[in-house]
Amino acid sequence: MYAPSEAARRSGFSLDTLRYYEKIGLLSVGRTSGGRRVFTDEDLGWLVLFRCLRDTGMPIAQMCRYAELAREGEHTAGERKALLEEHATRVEEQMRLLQHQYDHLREKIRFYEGLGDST
Amino acid sequence: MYAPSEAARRSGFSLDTLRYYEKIGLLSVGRTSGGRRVFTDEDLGWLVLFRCLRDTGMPIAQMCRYAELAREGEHTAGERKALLEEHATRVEEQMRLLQHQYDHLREKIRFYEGLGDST
DNA sequence: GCTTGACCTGGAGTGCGCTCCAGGTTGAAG
DNA sequence: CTTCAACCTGGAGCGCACTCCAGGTCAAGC
Repeated sequence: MYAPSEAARRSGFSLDTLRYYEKIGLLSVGRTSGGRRVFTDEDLGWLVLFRCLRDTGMPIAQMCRYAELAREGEHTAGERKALLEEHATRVEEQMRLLQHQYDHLREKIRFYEGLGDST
Repeated sequence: MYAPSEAARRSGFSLDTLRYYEKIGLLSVGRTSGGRRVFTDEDLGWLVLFRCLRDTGMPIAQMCRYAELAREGEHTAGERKALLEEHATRVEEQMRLLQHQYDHLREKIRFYEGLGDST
């Protein structure tokens, strides 16, 4: 059981972002009698996943879709897996593009090693 | 010498984006007597560079800085090179993070292979 | 000469993902 | 019991990188 600030510290998301994620229905966290949020280890697990998906460029709408499916129960496991696999494929493409452009960049830097060109 | 639509086609940027880049001073292209833009091969070269930098996540403000330095002449070559090297370093970090989160993602998918977990 | 499609400008609007704020509440420490 | 930092809510605002629009201009082909 973690207080909001602790959840923020552990997940790397800001308090505002955690509140935002709850507001849009991505996350649903428990409350104390007084109305304060209480994060469980399971919530933290979700945050780790969201960080993974966010860092790999998944749009929030798709994360919402995934979370919604998970809430619907075990029978959506196939669809959830498919969603992740499609995403993984896009990430692979992203990695290839990034590597390709990185190579370009390094080549450009090598031009400066010998002598600058005009661009 | 290329018309705007041809420059868009070759660079992969939209016409609006090309106009936008000019408006913010990132690019400066010639005109016909009638006021239409004319893109040279050198302009296209810049666009290739901008695509590389954009695809690797450089903010536009930094591209502007680079372009400005280039306009100032040969004596800024060192600073330009440093700018690109710093960027390349950030790209390397980005690639490491992406690879790391991709591995997470693949592991998550493997969970679904055996049987779904709840997240 | 006329048509028509590509082009021009300035400026407003969009989508995303937060981030900030005002004004009020809670609860642990002293 | 008091204090005060951490928390709450709804809603406005922001930064980025475009994208779209209205209303007008240019020039190649018929």
